[in-house]
Amino acid sequence: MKPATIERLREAVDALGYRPDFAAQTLRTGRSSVVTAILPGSVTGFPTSTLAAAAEVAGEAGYHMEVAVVAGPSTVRAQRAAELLASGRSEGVLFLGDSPDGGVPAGYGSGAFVVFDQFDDKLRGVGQLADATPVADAISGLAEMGHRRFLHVAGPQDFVSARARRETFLATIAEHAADIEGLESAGVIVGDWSAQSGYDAVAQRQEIDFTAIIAANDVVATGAVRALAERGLRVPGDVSIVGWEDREMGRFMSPSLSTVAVDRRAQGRAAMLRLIALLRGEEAEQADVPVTRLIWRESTGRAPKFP
Amino acid sequence: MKPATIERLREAVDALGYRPDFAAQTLRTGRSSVVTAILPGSVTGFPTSTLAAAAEVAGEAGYHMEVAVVAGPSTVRAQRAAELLASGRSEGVLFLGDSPDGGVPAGYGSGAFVVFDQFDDKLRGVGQLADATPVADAISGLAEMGHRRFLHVAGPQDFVSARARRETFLATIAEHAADIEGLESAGVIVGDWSAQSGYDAVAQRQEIDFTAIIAANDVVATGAVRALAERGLRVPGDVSIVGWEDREMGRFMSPSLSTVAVDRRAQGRAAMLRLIALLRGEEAEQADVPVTRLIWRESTGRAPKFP
DNA sequence: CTGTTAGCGCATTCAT
DNA sequence: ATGAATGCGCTAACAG
Repeated sequence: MKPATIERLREAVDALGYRPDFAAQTLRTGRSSVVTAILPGSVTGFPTSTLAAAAEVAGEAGYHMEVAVVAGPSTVRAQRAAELLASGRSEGVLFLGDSPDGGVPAGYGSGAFVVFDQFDDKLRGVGQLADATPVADAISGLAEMGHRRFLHVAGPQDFVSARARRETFLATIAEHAADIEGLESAGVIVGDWSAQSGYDAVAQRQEIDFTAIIAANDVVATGAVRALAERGLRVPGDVSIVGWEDREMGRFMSPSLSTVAVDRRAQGRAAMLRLIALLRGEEAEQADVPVTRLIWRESTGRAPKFP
Repeated sequence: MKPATIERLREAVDALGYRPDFAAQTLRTGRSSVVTAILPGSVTGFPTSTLAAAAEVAGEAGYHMEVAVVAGPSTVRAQRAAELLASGRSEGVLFLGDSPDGGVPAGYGSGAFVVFDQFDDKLRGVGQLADATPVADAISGLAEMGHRRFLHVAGPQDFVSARARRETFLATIAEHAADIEGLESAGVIVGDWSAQSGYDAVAQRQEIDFTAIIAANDVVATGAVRALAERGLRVPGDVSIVGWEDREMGRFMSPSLSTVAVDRRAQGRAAMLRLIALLRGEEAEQADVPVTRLIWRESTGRAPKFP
């Protein structure tokens, strides 16, 4: 265009206060520039920072992120996602909160979707979001401190992340058992992420026949610590415990919780980047910054009766 | 319409798989059916359940809730809100995360907005969302247990809720001072909602010249408890402490935290109901269910040296 | 009560 | 390099 024309245009824009109309654009192009984050009706613990990071990435890519709260089982959420995509309201869906095992049924029209903490094709990305390797590190570290019998209080097994941690727990125990005399699992108790589940796991146990607990998260760990105290056991004097999440309160509790810090923002960013890459038919760039980090604090120490 | 026509129509809908097109609807009517929740760039503690409840209410009212993360000072967020409303992208804006004191500048076109935890006209709704009366109840209860000198570790004073609690703290102390010999404030320390701020408030104090702490929230309270322990003081033996929020970890900590439970979902619901009422030009229904509730647990007890 | 019609503001194609 | 013309799918207003 001629510079003169471009200037004339700019003037007109200024004079009339012109702004492109999203609705007309959408109608004409057939692309809504909307992506939808679907949250289960029962959300409680899902971190806002993850959601916010996803929204931020969406915004930077020119998309608007809508939040839809859908109650009921995961099949209903899948249904809703299919509707959103088929109706053209939304170009892509991000499933948050939990990751149903069965995956997502077909029939998604032209849209794309990503299940948070679970990447479907070729399982790429699992290494980022559902990474459970810190569990292995925790067990190794505790073994060095003399611990031999480990209890795992797991999260609900329909969460990919909870499943990954449980599997890593069992695999790591099995691996070390070959090398280290007497190292074994004292069992896996499946809880529901709640402090109560950690409390119950310890309180209802006949005998405390372990010296270390790998808890599903810091909240569960807190429940377990309390139950141990009520049985007259000290942390870490008698039992060591490792949580997950690095909650602020865990840093200041007594004892402060050893835990796995998780970069929530990085998780949200990665998930949305993946969705947007899918929408554009590009390859998602794999961030190589680890999103988890094991932190040793006061709740872990030498196993009792260790020379 | 004739039942015959209605049937003929239904058949056609089924046959063609007709679904109304949102974009066309928006273009034609000029109403986007979108409301936007604006989150500051630095969100950390804002509860997802509040956001989810707001989204749920929006959905039920036929609106789509979008999330926009806007970094920078509150003026920038206000600017962005103005753009969203002026461009017609969004019909209403809900400011979340913090509530800048200065309020929101004019120039909002035809849109409506609601600042979370702060209702502007006639100050209705403040009673619901920024209600600080539990602080008064806590002080009264502690006074009955013999406490006379109270410290308040407050939240940042650009949060309406933090300001309301501070003011209620001072007012309640003044009120009781008239009746009860020796009852007084040991001071207000303004923090930033962090555990560190609670820790510092106690750790940096020359002398522990109080027997009760009203903390901005449970996280702050946790920091304060830790600092007290490090000074060799027991909770509640030497100092009683009350938090705010009823975090799950606080229920299982030792000592478990006395606190003010807040119905996060109710807060999100109320805020969005208000926004939607504004959009429709109706009066918002005032829910009369209280959103806060004082809970006494182990972190509070009789003042030391009380007969 | 039903059938017809005219734009909403844009992107795209075809003429200049 | 610019201008003019055609729908996208709907709603509202009107005609039958």
